[in-house]
Amino acid sequence: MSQTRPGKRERLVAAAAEMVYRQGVAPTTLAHIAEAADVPLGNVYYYFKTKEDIVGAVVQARAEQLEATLAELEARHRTPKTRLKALVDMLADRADETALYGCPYGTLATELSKRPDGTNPLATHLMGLLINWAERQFQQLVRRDARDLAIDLVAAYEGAAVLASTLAQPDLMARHSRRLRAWIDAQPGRPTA
Amino acid sequence: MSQTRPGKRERLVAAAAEMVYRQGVAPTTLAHIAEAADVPLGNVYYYFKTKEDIVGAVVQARAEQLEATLAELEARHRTPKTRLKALVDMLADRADETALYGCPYGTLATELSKRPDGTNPLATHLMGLLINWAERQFQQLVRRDARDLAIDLVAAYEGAAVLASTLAQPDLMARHSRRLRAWIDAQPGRPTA
Amino acid sequence: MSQTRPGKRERLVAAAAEMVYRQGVAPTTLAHIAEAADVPLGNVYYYFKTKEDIVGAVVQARAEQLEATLAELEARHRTPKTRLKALVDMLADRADETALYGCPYGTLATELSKRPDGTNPLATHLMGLLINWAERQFQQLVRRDARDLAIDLVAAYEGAAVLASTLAQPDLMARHSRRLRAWIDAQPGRPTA
Amino acid sequence: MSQTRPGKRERLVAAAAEMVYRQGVAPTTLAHIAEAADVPLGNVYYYFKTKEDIVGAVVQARAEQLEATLAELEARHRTPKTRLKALVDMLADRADETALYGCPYGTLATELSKRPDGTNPLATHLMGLLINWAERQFQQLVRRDARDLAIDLVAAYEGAAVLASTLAQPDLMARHSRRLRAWIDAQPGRPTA
DNA sequence: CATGAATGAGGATTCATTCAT
DNA sequence: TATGAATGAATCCTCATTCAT
Repeated sequence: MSQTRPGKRERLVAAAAEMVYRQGVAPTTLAHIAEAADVPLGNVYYYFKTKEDIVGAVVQARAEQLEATLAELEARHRTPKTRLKALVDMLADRADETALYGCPYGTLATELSKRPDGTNPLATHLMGLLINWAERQFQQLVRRDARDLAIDLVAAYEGAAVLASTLAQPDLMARHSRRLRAWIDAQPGRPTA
Repeated sequence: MSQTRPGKRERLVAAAAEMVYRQGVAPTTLAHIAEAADVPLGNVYYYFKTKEDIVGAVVQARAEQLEATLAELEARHRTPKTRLKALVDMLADRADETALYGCPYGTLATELSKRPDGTNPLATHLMGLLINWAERQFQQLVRRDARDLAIDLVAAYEGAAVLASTLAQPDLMARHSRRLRAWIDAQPGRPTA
Repeated sequence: MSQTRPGKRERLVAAAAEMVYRQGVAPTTLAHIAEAADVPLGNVYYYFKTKEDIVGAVVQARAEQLEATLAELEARHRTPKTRLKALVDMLADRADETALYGCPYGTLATELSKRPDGTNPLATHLMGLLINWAERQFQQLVRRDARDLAIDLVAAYEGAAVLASTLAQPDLMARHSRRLRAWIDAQPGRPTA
Repeated sequence: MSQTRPGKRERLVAAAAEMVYRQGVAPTTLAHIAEAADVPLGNVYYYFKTKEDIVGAVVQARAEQLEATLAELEARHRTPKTRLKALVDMLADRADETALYGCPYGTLATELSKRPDGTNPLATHLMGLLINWAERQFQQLVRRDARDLAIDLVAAYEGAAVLASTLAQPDLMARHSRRLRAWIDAQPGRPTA
């Protein structure tokens, strides 16, 4: 209809998310983000009042993207175990990027939790999405310790991502995903359905 | 002869290490470090040419501290399994700090690997110490897959630390350490000694 | 025919006048004014070419309001002395606001006279209204020094307002108004009418 | 000895005071101050953490200057009345500047009291100096209403300054000072000494 | 070696003003 | 006329780094 050239805000968030993933929050400058999004620096402030706001939008974007992904996994696969394995596969598919910059959720959450301001809840929310989703899968396997299993799963992935990026070894992700698949298969629980 | 007042450099590195652990590398300023170490700002440059140098010294300090710790574990405990369990216990003892700032090695290494400059080898070195030590323990258990086991162990810890700090849940570390102890105990290998 | 939605310009000027009174010209932003007047920012420029124009309109509004007030005083009261005392009373009635933000004419005029641009005549005009009116009253008392008396009166009020706001003491206005009333009563002149 | 090229901080404050007097606080930019003081902009922040700090220093400088002036008046003149008249003379001597920029204390205090931050006490302090000094003089005249008389005197001066600058009439100060001198002479009190 | 001070290149943020529709 | 969005020049402020003594 009228208004803004579409996607400007989206482009800013996307650019910010990418740069934050690659270099971290602190070294990412608004001028850089603006340039990457092809938006004049001054205009950035029409969409976001402060840098912190952009960071918040980045976290939210990551969260939504993660939610969408998980929803799709849930729709595409019928049983909890296949879903969990599909998740593991999906994460392993990003091995190359992971070896370069770590887990996009984990490294962001880690940096956020070191901040003095109240950004921590955002970090918690982000990781919570992943854990809660996994937990629901384990619940469908009728496991009493569903939460713990979910945490174990996510922790295993995050740990692998830390090592993959730290050691710069993409292969590490593949081996880990195999191990996790086997572990999932070995779970005793049975689907309720 | 003209001897530098002892500890000055050490104080700087210690202060820097602590601040870097708590806030990350980027938000930590030289002025802040100098103040915390009670060293005049101008004097910092007598000991370190650049901020990057201080960061390097911090990594090295962490590395030496880790090496010393591992050496002591090795000296105090006779069998690989008790050593590995002692390591796990030690890490779990820092649960409260870990829930606040994550793993001192992992978060530092993660931030370093995102840097464009050549700091990455430092990160690799740091995590390598831990992994190599664990690997040697598994080798003494005569395990062919010693390296993989070591990586699994360290990854498990790093993942737990990421979640503990992200979710701000210290307890998570305790549960994880129990799980890891059990896993170590369950390892089939036998010590060569 | 296409008539502007009524009051829009007035709302802008009113909002601007209020904000300028409370915070001063410089710290008052157009965006803020527009928001307070519930007018889209872009639209402001249909009514005023520049911020300076709005300030001019504010001064004019203050001037008109002052003229109206003085006219009413003149209509309501028959003798110069009662008129002058009514003026003093009226100003004293605003003691609370005055203690917070000073005299709405004086502080505005003061800020304007510091500006490099040619806003100064506006300031002169504003204060002139008050002085001229008082002067006319004293002229009706057949005082040769009517102008000086008028200036003394207005100066006394402005000075009181400066102190009231600076010291944050509303009471100061009341005491001063009593003093001025007495001074007016003590004036020797007699009305010509 | 060593250290800074002397007076740098003083030069900054002096430049700031002058510019603040001429244009007001808000329009005075740190870059301008720095330039006027011949100090690199970045260096300003070595002496003052924020712009507000500089403003604070300006107020304090004005306060100290006022205190010194008053102390000198007190030393040079023996009786309260001659002191008060000397004060009035001194203020009238600045008629030309006053007609351009108003009273250096009053306009500053007025602008400060409009600020939302806690700068108001500074304004109160500044005007308090003048009032308290005058009050002490009237006390020596054994006047019960010394405080009120002091306030009347200062208010009279501030009001005159407002009009002089607003109307751009330096002469106004001279006439007012004559009036005030006469008023002081007419005071009934007798010095205790 | 020590140190307070200096420097200047950014970096975040604001805001009057303009533009496209 | 109306309006959301755009623009870019300032402004305040930070900080690694250097310098003079």
